[in-house]
Amino acid sequence: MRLGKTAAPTMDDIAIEAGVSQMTVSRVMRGAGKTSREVRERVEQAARRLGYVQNRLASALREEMTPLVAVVLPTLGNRVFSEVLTGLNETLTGKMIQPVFGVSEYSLEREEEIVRELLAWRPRGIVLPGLEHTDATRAAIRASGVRVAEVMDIDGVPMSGAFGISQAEAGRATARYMLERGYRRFGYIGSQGGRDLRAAKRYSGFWEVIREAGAQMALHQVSDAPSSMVEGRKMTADVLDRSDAPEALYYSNDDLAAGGIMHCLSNGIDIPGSLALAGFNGLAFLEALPIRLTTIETPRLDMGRRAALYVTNSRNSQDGWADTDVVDLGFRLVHGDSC
Amino acid sequence: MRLGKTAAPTMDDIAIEAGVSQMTVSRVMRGAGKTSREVRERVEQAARRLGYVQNRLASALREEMTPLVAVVLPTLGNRVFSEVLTGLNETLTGKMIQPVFGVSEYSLEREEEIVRELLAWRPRGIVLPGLEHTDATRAAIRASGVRVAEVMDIDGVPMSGAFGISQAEAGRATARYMLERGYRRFGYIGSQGGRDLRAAKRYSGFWEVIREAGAQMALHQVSDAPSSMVEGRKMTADVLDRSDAPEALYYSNDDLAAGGIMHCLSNGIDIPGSLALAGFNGLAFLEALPIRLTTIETPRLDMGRRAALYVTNSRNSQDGWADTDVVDLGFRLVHGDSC
DNA sequence: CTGTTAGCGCCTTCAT
DNA sequence: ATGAAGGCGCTAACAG
Repeated sequence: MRLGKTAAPTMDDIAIEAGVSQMTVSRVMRGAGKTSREVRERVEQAARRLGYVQNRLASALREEMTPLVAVVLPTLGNRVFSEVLTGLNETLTGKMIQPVFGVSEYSLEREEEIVRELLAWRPRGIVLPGLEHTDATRAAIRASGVRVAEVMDIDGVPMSGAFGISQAEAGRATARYMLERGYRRFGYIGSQGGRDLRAAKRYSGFWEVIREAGAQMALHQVSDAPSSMVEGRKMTADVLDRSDAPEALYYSNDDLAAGGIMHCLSNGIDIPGSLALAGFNGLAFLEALPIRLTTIETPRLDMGRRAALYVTNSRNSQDGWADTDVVDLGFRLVHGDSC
Repeated sequence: MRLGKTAAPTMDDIAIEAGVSQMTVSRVMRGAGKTSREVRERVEQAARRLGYVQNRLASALREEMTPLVAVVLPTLGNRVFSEVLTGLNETLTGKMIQPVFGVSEYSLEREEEIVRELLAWRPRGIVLPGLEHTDATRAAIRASGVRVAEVMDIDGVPMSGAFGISQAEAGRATARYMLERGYRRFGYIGSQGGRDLRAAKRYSGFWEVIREAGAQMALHQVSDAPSSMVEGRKMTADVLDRSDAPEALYYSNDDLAAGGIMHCLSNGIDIPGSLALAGFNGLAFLEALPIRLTTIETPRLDMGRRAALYVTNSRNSQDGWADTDVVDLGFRLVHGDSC
């Protein structure tokens, strides 16, 4: 027996207590190999009596495969990523795998640091937001040999597996829809100071279609703040104050757009008569609003689930990285009352 | 050199490459002990050349203190807990400590399992939501000797450190305020099927004051669904359909209450003339709504930060557990237009 | 300033 | 069905 009072009991302690070898304890605890019923019970009792808890640092160090998956998130302040994380956590938990995460705050440099730190835990896989990363990030991941999944976006070249939607196409679809409804004079409202690369792609797609239709992009306003309803309301108010205010606003996401709706409700501005709005994400709370926002619904839980399965499958991909899978999870344009 | 192509390089590999002992590599990598400038550079170059990444499983196993803190969250679907997690992550990241989390779905039994799994990682501390846990959960934590912090609530007996607010008092404060405004016929709307123990405490406090004032608690409706604006809107609609509809509704949180506001806005129900509402949390998005909800603002980021500092401080608490700290982080009643 | 020795707790491999 | 030996990669504690 050890001396330190708080030192957790080890398999050796149990072995002595149960009068068997440490190896037998290991076998019993994992349910591996053959063990006699009688020995098993003795060991289990001893373990319970001593309050034994496996040390996963030790087992993970010894085994080939670590029961860890690393996850990088741009922020925790946006439901979208909580939902991706929920999907990931759900399916990892089912496989007895622990997620470890880091928050990049939409910075690729920060992401690089985080990736390095997370790789030190020898995860079996890593999940990244988007397809854009620094060369060093890619190099570190390649060198480590862990499986990678990139979520949210499929417009670009993935390192290995990508599970998301075409952000540019989402922007195009929104533009086409708004053009069909007869709007000609558009504005764009975004946030995160352009650091949200997926939002930028949506805007590109949107603008491309608007331009080709010969319609007008009157305004492109991107604040530096994180996206939120409050920010969206404020920005909408500013934009509508201008003499050249557009007749339709495309927002980089639902939170901003919902803020816009709130501004209109508060100020008696007719939607979509005086102002048409469109968002992105298809967050659940939109259904509670007095005016339904036209938006694009994305499968966020699925992105998490698919990514978790992908990095977790033992399907060999060590050599060659030939198995590049791009999975378009698709989106759905939700036709609301806002345009 | 090793053979496996994907096997990550170890300190031994670098040692050979740099022509020094493995111990020297260890010293250089940690910046510990004395190393000559020249050797340091050789080692650092070799490390960079081979793409060395420290193996934290190994270092954590060897050292006394693990750079991990375990966190249990009731759900990721509620901003409140994302914010607590943000506060935690923020301050842990600064100390090079990695959070590992599990989601309990508001179940104490699930929490017990999660705690057991998380303790296997030998974290230096664990953060739990609320003060209610199974005996087994408490026993496992005590036996492990890790530091514990309980967040959100301070109404009860904490295991060691508690960082939160008095939930009952929050309920009382809301009741007092509504009584002052002249309301006499109340209703309560909650969710999570009563599994949210903090919400239950708020309701108790609320009801206590209402009863003592001789006012009426006409209705107590708790749905089984997770809390959301949509659910709040639906429940509010149901409640107002009844012949005995109350004049004022206390919601278990802002999401539900905001749903109530949306119902009223959509149906031309005067707030607070025909219906008064109060929520809880003080979420930022409330400021964007056309009608300001009266609510209680809570310091969620701080709860996370304080908890992180607490479980992370090396201040000895191994023996005796005498250092029970209860920190009331306080709340603020936000006087809106909804009552 | 650098190297050697030992061992963290567990699991793989090979005996028996 | 069980045990003994060895080592995963790293760092503490001593040499030198």
